[in-house]
Amino acid sequence: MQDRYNFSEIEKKGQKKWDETKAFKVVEDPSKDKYYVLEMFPYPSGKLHMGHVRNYSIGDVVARFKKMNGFNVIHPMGFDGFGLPAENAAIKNGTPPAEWTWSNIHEMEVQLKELGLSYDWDRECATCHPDYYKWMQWIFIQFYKAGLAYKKENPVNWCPSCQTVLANEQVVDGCCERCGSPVGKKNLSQWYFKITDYAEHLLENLDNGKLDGWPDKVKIMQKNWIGKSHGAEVDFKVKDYDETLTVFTTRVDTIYGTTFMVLAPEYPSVLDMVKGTEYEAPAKEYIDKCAHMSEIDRTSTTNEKTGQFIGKYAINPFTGKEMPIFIADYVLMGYGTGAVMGVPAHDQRDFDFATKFNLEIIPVIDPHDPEVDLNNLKEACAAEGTVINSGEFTGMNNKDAIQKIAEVADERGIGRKTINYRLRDWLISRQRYWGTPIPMIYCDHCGWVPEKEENLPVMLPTDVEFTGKGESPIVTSKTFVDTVCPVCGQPAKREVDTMDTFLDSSWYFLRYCDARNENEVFSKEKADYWMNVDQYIGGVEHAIMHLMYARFFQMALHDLGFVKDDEPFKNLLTQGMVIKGYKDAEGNYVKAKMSKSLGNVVSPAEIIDKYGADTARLFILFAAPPERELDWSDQGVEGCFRFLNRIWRLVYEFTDKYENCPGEYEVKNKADKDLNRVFNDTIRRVSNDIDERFNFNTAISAVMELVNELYKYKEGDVNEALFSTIIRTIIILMAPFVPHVTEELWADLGYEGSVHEQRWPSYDESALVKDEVEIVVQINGKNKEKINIPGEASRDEMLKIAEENETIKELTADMNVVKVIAVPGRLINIVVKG
RNA sequence: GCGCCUAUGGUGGAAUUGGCAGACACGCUAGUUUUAGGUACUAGUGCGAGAGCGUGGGGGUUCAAGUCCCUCUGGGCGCACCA
Repeated sequence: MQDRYNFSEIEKKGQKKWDETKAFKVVEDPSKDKYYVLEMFPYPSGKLHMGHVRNYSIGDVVARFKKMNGFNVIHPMGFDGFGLPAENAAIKNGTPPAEWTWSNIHEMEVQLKELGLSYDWDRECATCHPDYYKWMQWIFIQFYKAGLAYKKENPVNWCPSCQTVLANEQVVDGCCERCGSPVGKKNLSQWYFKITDYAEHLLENLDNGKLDGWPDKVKIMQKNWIGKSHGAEVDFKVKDYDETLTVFTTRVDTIYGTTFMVLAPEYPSVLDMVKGTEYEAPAKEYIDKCAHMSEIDRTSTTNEKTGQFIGKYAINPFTGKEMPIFIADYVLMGYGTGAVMGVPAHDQRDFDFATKFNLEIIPVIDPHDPEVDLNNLKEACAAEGTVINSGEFTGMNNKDAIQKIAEVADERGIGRKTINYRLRDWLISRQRYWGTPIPMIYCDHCGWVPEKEENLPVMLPTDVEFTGKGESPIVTSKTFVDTVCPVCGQPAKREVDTMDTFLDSSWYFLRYCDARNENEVFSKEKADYWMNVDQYIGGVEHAIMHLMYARFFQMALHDLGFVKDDEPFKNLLTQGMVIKGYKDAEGNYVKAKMSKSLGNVVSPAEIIDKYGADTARLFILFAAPPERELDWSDQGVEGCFRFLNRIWRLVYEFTDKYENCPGEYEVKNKADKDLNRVFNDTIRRVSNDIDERFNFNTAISAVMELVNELYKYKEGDVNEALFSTIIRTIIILMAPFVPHVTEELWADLGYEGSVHEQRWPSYDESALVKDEVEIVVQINGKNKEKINIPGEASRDEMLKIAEENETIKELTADMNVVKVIAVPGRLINIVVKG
């Protein structure tokens, strides 16, 4: 054994061994319980960052720990290979996206291996590989056949910089989620997935216990995103015009207070209604203005309302009252019906609009609040109360009125109760090259038809030009577009759009179950064995998009009979960000996300170089619990490196001085007994901390404490069998965290095989009992004295010892003892008076 | 604006069920050893001279509160003209 901890040599050796022996290859084994550990696969940018290291280190601990506990562990890794950066690289340097991506993937494979992660590399998938996207296309076709995919012309979010459309979820603060450019609107015919069909199912599973292993935060975010709201629709006839306008409202109790109606500028019949009237020109102008506004302008929070009267009046079906109809951009075509009844007295937006256009304000709910003057409202009053000015409903509680008015509307055929969702269908077409081609063909005779399944994959063409301008590069291909109709055999044209890359990542966990299957997307038998994912780990930034899309895929595939469960991920861990403090211009210490512009980036490669992968992993797991932010500290890293050296020296000294005799040992004296207790307690703590709490930081600190104890112990008489057993166990306990150094020490101690194939140790409950425990005696809750009592003393025995204590006697001498509380093994609290 | 999370020494954090606040680590101080130096080892380290005081501020429940309840403040995240 070397006297120095030579991490770089050891790590290379370990990785070589695991690679050659395929140490982490798994196959289905029905005799064993399976465990599926999954970390979100990376986009192959070419370089791992600390966030990856954290994500994958957490997963690796879980995978190795579960394996040592006898589970058949599947722990796969792959790459989310499609996406815009590859195309940008092509535009910039002329490197074909495939070449750029594959070279990055190979680089990252090396980096992942350098971290010593226990992946079954035989299951590796890259979404940009034809063997993968073939099945992506196959799934698309199944969805299409099931009516879950459709094409529709719609105004869509358009990113002028990426030259492509964006899903609703990909617009952040009115800007492109990827590049940050302001998003505009464009009318395009695009493919959609009917995720709204699953709105209720997606919502229901958030609450029915299936996702108990998910953080509440993520569930709440998804719930808000789906945005279910109960309300009613009411039909308004247009005066002197053959049209019925249906509004959606959650406050049908305020219908008697309606004084105007507002339609979204894109509302289909607006142009017909103004045709040939004096309102045609101004209405068109207003619509045009809205169409050219970017998302950011349109949703800007300067609440100045705009709108345009269209010269028509709607008739309130309850009151018969005629109300002017406006178009205004604060009404959204995509939510509800695109038509809103204006109730200025009880809705702030309507109030602002009415104030601006000088419209009538009729209060219809009395909140019984002395501070609200209903006849002179300064702002809308959204409070609950009694219904007034509302005909037959006057006097009702407004909550009851919501129900009653909807029922009456239904009876009279002028309305109905409905449910609305904020969630919209998923726009999946992208006008880009580097993605999965949508396997659809347009035939003049047959319309849109899917490519024949036996012709999959529809390969991405390589004869394309990357100019960064105009349409998708695919249209420059001379070989791609023209084809024949799979139905009638006539000349036809292929869809040139590719799929949103979020589709690729919505089912990769299923493909891992049977990654090399050439005949099926995956075998149902294998997927049924491995699924669902027992532990999924990744960044919280995927809380909505990726995690909801993946759930939708699983549900759809479940309904189509391909998978057994309707949820893919049983437990979810969202790890915190890795941040690093830096000095700002004024010299203040500021915490911030690692970023190039701030110059506070620490690269995994430099840490691995200097201290090794084991130290990097240990620090990242020790510095904070996984869900929290992790503040990078170079000194902290050094501390972890020191700890590994401390273990190394312990073993080195031991092999030099003592005999290696693990197994049965005899507890000979008090020092042995104390050490044995700490030892067994460490096994208990580490096991609990990993398994039940994922608190790796405290698991590691428990081992640190044991190591500190050993350092003290070895200064006295050493019980070689006990010492030997403890050293052996420490190596095993640390193996999931620092796989290389433990593997080396395992061999240095003369043990056979791999430390990673050892059974996780169990502890001896009886060894945990203390002969003597120190308890606190409090008087009126204040600590006054510490006394030692036998470990198994009963309540009464404990009280007796306390009563005999001189200090306590003195302190309670002239006092009237009201009550005594005794918690065995912890404390005594004497409550006194006077 | 609405919703959620969070606040503990000089720093990262610990305290699993309400029961000794500050485990473990970093940093710092002193010492020992070796050395050219780093390293390693030992001791100390919440504040306060002290009685005491201490988990963002204020209030409450309890024998007992970092932990439960109310309220305010700071920080973070999500959604945001969703009718």
